[in-house]
Formats: sequence, structure tokens, C-alpha cells
Amino acid sequence: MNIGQAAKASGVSAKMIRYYEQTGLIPAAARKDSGYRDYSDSDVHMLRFIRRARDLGFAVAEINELLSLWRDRSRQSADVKRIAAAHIDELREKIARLNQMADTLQTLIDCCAGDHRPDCPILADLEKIGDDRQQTKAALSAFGD
Amino acid sequence: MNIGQAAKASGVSAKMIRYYEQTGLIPAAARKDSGYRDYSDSDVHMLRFIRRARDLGFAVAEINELLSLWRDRSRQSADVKRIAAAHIDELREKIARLNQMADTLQTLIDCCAGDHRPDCPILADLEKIGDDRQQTKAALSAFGD
DNA sequence: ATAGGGCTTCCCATCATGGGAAGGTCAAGA
DNA sequence: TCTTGACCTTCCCATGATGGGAAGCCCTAT
Repeated sequence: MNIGQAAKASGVSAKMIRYYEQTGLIPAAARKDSGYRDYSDSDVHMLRFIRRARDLGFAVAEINELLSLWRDRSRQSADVKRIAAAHIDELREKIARLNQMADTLQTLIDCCAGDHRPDCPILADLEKIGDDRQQTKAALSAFGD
Repeated sequence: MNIGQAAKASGVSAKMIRYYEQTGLIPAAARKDSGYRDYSDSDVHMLRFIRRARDLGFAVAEINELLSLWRDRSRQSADVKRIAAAHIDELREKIARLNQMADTLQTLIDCCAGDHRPDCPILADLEKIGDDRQQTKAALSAFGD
């Protein structure tokens, strides 16, 4: 099957399929006489695997390891679990960082009148001299509208 | 003051200061006879503003708007609030997506024995045929160890 | 035979950040 | 005064995953 069909069937764009091939994540596809890439059902199966792993946020390098284990019939599930656990740690760190940002920002937003006047605790916070931003709330009492 | 000192004082690396200048986020710095960039305290103040906005996850384009409002003494806090609100929406969307990933992955990890055997619900999920991943938990009962 | 859609490769852009090279400047110490 | 080392300058390249687009070839249906 052509790359377009493989893309549709796997959910991976043709662009990305070529990219994965180029970077060595997947082996070079077979070619027809025309030069067109030719994909089998098992190629599509692999692409779908990649797609689902990307959906879980795995980086391509991690997917590389997962693919190796997938193909290795004598793998140990502990190895898979280790990769997944490392990845979920990254996810939780990212989430924590974003939550921290969102909390701070929400506090500032809550304190901003959002009207025609120029006074704004959001800008006031960004402008602040100190480089520690943990006691934002205390400093914001001045803006209690 | 030289760029290195401005970097240290603001928390923005010298590399990034030059980048911000080049891309127009900040005006071109004054130069000494030597060609060295020369920064004033108010330049550092602005850099610190940028730094803090980046820490809240604002993109450079958004910081551009925030800087304009910051400089505009007749600004309306509503405009600032609007930018911040749009940004927090993005943050919350990202967080939701990451939480979704983490939840799914955690479910899979919880079901993985993590031992010497090859059977692994994580790989099984990635390999699955269907493209809907919501009923993962049901399908996982087979792995109840 | 021709048209249109799909394929090929190649180059470029994103976004914020860092690395590094080649060369000029400055300040402190011998 | 000369040297040395730290700092500055510009320029180029890389990251990671993705998309856009151009020039040109292939295939199929009319």
C-alpha cells in the first residue's frame, strides 16, 4: 500500500512516516518499481504503535526503546515498566510546573479589576524587584478591590 | 553595564538578551565605543519583567503585548487581564492533556507486573487495534495479576 | 493522450534556547 | 609596557516534532 493509505490507516501523517524512516525510528520501507514506498499491514501495525505511544507523550527516543522491547519476544515487562515509569515522572513534573504557573497566574487574575483603570496587579507582579515569587498573595492585598 | 552583568542581574542569559534584541522584543541596546552593549538599570528592569513573564509561561509574542501595556500609562487593566486569561486557558488545556496521558499511563503501569516475564499490558495497549483508548481499564482485566 | 491526484526529494519555518568558533576589548598583574 | 585571561562581538548550527511548499515523476481513469 502507498504511503498515503498507510498514513490514513495508522493515523501518522505521510510527512512523519518519512521522517521516522529518515531518523531511523523505523526501517526503510520497501519500494515499488516506481520508487513509491510500499507498506504492509504489519508496517501499519508498527506505525499505529508509534502513534499511540506519541499520544501518551513518549518522545521518539523512548518509542525507539519501546519498539525494541515490543519486537523482543524474550523481553522482561520490568524493562517496559521502567521506561513508562520514567516517562510518567516527566509528565508529573511538567504538570506540577504548569500547575504552579496556573496557580500564580490565577491569583493575579483574581486580583485584577479588569476595567478601564491602568492599575494592574499582574503587571505589578511582573515588575516586582524581588526574584522570589512565593509570597505573591500577601503583596497583593493592596489590590483588594 | 555589560551584557554579562545585565544577564546576572536580570536572570536572562546573555544569549537570550541578544536574541530578544534581534527579534525586536526589546529595543537595540546602547553601545559603548568598543562596540559592547551597554545596559542601564531600567534595561535590567525590563529584562527582569520578561524573565518573570517567561516563568509564568507567557510566549514571547504575548510578552510583547504585556510590555506595550506596561509602558502605556493609559492602559486599561482589562487588556492585561484578557491576555492573562487567554494564557491561563492555554495552560489549563495543556495540563488537562498531560493529566489525561498520565492517568492512562498510570493505569497501564499499575497493571504491569514489572517482572522477568514478557507479558506487558503497556505494550499490549500500544499495540491495540482500536483507535479509541477510553475503555482501557476494562480491557486490562485480563492482566489482573 | 491528457488531467488530476499521489508520490518523490529537497529546502524552509516553527519556538526558545544553548554550543561553539573566530576574532576584538578590557583590566589586572609582572 | 606587555601579557594573560575573562569578557565581548558576530555568525553558524542544533535541538524536537511537525507542517508547508516547490519541482518533478508516476499512475489511473476518461
